[in-house]
Amino acid sequence: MADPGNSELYIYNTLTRKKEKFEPLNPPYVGLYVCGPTVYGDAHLGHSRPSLTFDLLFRYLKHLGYKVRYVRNITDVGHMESNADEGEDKILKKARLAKLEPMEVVQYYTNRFRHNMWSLNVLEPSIEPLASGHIIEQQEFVDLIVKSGYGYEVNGSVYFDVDKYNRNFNYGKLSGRVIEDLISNTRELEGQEEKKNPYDFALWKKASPEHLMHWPSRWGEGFPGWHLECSTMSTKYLGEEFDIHGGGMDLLFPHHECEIAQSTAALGKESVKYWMHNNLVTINGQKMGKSLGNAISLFEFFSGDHPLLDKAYHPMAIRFFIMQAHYRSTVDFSNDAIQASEKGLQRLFEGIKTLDKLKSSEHSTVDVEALERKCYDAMNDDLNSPVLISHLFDGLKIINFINAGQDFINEKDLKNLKNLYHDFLYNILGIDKPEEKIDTENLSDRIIRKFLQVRKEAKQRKDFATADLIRETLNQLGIEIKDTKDGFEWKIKT
RNA sequence: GGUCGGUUGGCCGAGUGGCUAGGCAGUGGUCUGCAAAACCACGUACAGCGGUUCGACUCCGCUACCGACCUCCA
Repeated sequence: MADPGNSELYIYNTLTRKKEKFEPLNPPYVGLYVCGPTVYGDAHLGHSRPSLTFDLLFRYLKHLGYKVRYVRNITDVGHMESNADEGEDKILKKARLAKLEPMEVVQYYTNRFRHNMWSLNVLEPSIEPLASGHIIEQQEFVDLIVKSGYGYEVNGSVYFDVDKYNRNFNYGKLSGRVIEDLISNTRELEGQEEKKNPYDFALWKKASPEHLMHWPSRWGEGFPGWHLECSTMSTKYLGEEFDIHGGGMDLLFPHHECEIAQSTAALGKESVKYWMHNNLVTINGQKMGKSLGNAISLFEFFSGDHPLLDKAYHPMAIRFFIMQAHYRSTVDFSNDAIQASEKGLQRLFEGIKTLDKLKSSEHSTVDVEALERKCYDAMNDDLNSPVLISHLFDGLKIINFINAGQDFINEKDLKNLKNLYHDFLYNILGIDKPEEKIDTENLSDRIIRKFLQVRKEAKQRKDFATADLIRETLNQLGIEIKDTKDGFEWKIKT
């Protein structure tokens, strides 16, 4: 194996809009924070994209020898419902509808999310903190911001003073927005009159009397603001400065912009060195989203139980499909596209079976090292999984030529080639080895029945030789056959 | 409306200033009693119009179309 330590990984930093060489702040340690799910409903295919993208990154960093602490939060509190004009808490609304405790809803969907992740072979993060479990820390974070002069309290709510912040720092540096544009574009929402400016955002929000999810604070009963949990929990678990913060592109503004503002205001410095954003999953060219009504949940994909799906898809087909597109490109869902991936993956699996049976020779006529270099180059180029996969397909030709006796491979190269597929397909791309699971009980049953059906047909056309041959063969296998008036019976002889 | 991004062959999807991406489908072939599978081989492409260049799909400009964000979402 080439030494992966020699690899120079480049990743695209949204902050600079350039690919940058990845250099951790404190090698060999890497701190990675990713915005996780809001657990008020089942995850759909779009939600799987950040999980899969940063699972790929997590796996590759570990493969390169880094010691990674991967923190992915669970948002179980505090986000607002889209069309609820009152600004009702999303989780709360769902709870009302279903007459459940809010924490019951959250627990239910958290469990289901974890189940989905397990199906997709997504590695568990090192820490999976809940926003509701860090209320105290979030309040402390608000204190820091207020003390530094960038937060102000009004009627039991605390807001972030964007204008003031922007005078000393740059609000909009990540998303490329300018305050002037925001002024003209901010929609009128209830509660705006409390803020100094419409683009100020809540750090702590006063709970209305009917609000169920609220916590005591020095400002009164309330709940944390929309963006606070990530600033708080990333700081708590990864420190005031850490390496990588990831999430979906749609979180760029305002969520991540506000996170930067909060952390910078509270800590007096930039927290994140590299910002990474995955692109969206589209369906008919449009973003897959709950509110757009075009979402297909992962459970539906795995069961095939959705009008837009031709069939059920194995989680690995989904994973491979996502991996066949670069994380910064959109990937458009269609049955044809996933089925194409599914068949391609099948061919890859067949090739690996062939690889396992390959015999080594004295000398090699193939260049395994070059293939390996190409695979690392692809991954080092901002996690280019589609190009990596194309090299794995190219490698199939090598395998098949050796198998056909047209090329030869020595023992060392053969070992390396096996390692290569093992490392890149299984460990890095995270594709699960296919298990040869056949329902043997059912299968033998079906085979016996089919045999007897053939025998019955043979008897009907007076082909007694064939009929007897079948009976004799089955008898020898310990299966006793009894002809009946209109068919047959059989049992396994004891 | 503002900001940003995209437009690649039948479909999906990479990439590059001159050299085959890859997958699926298709076509031809090998194998096979037939078929299937497997394997081998092979097309078709870079939205339009200008410009820069010896040369552009790749750089620049304009136009058209699509999308994301600006408001909860990954």
